Amino acid sequence: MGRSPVPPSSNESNLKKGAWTTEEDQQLINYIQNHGHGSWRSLPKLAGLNRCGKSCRLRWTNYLRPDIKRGKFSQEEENMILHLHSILGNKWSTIATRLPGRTDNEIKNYWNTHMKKKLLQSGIDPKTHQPRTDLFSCIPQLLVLANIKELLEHNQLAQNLQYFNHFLQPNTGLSTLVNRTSSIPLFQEENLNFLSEFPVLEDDQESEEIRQFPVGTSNVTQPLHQEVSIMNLETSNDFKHVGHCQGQSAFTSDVNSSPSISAVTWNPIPPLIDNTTTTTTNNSGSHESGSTISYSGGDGGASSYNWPEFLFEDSFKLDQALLEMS
DNA sequence: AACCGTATCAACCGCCTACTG
DNA sequence: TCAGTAGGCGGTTGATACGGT
Repeated sequence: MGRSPVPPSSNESNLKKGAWTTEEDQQLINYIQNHGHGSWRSLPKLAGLNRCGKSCRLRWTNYLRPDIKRGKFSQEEENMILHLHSILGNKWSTIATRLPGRTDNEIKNYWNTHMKKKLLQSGIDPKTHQPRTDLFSCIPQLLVLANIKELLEHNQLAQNLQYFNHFLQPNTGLSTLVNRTSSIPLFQEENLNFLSEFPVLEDDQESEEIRQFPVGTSNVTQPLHQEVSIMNLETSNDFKHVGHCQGQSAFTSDVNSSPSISAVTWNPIPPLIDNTTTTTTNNSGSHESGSTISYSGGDGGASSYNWPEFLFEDSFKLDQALLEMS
């Protein structure tokens, strides 16, 4: 398919490559403003440029065109790129048509240097836009499990886990949820056999330590070897602070589509980097509009990163379901 | 000040597709 | 139908900027 690459002629091999000078830019601008670009192949000769037509076209479309927007991408543009990429994949030119003033090259660069990284850090595969399932993405979970095991061995969280185990007993809210969801590998009872050696406490046997455990404080960026706030499970209102849940389905073109709760994967361990400062429910349990996650960028101060609403819909629905059950 | 590692992005390369004769 | 061509696209590279030590 397609033509095979044409070897450069002696003339073409003498053509200049690399960065454009301001003089060359001005020559190209002047020519196109006066004559239009016409045939790109013949343009360089007509414009007096020692460049190939392809290079001229690229310089014009990606840099010199007067309608190009410069500067940082706005939040709306980021959201649009994320959404379109989830539908179109790496169709940069198609994505660029929906972002006036932005070139495909610019969007591609922005994706590769900023957005891809952020998705990876939040445990989302930038290709599929779904939670990562490869071994590396499981490392945080494995580390936390190792941490739990270590804590168990030192008997520091024994009582907390007793309480946690209680939650998994039949007819408790969490066990009901477990039965209703299809993919909860870390919460399934067979994976929690190590808990069974602890007797189940009665409700009124909660330790003072459990009662006094601070609820609602969330700081998942702390090192994984610090304590895991399992006791935040104490109330359903705070359930969301312990882990995160993500939709199984790929994003659809319909931003407003709402996957059912059966499509939700509950992941008890927070993402590797997730400075979740968002509050999706207020004290009365009602949903607040707008979902903002702030990420501490590696390149300086914390940068606020707003994700589209549909990224949080499953989480929101799970919160609601838990409220209903409680 | 010098060095080094990382991030950024303009530019290039090779391939593909649409068009034309 | 086919071969040649131009334009376009996505992946990759490399020069430069920047920040940390």
